[in-house]
Amino acid sequence: MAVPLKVPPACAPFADEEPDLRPVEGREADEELSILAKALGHPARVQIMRLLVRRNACICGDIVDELPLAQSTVSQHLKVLKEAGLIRGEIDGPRVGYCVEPRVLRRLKALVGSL
Amino acid sequence: MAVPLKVPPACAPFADEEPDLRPVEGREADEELSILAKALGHPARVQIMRLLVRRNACICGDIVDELPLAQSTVSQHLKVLKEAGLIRGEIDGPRVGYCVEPRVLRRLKALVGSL
DNA sequence: AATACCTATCGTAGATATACGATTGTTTCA
DNA sequence: TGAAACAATCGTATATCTACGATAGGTATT
Repeated sequence: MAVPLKVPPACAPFADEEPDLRPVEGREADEELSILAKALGHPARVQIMRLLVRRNACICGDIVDELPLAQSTVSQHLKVLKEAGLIRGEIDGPRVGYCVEPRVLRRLKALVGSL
Repeated sequence: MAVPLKVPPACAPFADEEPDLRPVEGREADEELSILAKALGHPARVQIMRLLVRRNACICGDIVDELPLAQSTVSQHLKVLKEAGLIRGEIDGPRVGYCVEPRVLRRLKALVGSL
């Protein structure tokens, strides 16, 4: 228990410019792209992604306020984005702060760019 | 019936490098991105897109041969991509030649890139 | 400890998507 | 004209998605 393994401050996506070595084509890449695209396949989820990209991070409640949807519905959309890997949620006291997963977003751009 | 209005040769996407002036953000852009993403939200459709990009054009039958799906199912996937605007189908005698719609594909890349 | 606040999950109803076989409608070839 | 070839559409069964209200669970505040 020497070094406490300092965790970076929640949603500060520490400059991870490590290149993604996985191929952008082939069966696995196709599957991956379809999963990511499907997650973006709803206007509310695109809107959420934009909110998170703009503010770099966002409290769940803020997102609910911005969208014309019930809280439970927004929570469901957040879950879809989270399961696709596009966002991450960090418990911060009584609330949950969401932020984009830069690696995955970059991966998505690479996959789309390969078309 | 004077000038026969020469149609360009089927799927030769004549160098249309005209820039797309529509914004990449806002309600309309979000809706557009979600529609395009949804169309790519299935591995078979990603595979179809790749086939079309590679060969620049493709006969429907060829696509059926490449995918482990029934002819009717492939036809349905083609319809989804067509309705999203990502591909175009041109009747060529008894068969139908498909090709990507470069403008829309570029638009998709721009929208994803804006995230 | 009790309350208030915030978010996730459950249950559910209606809509949409996915897959297939069968059928229909063209177009070409014999 | 008839037959063969190709692709779209129809009909259908199953599965997934979408939306909501209601409920549960966890954290701060009183």
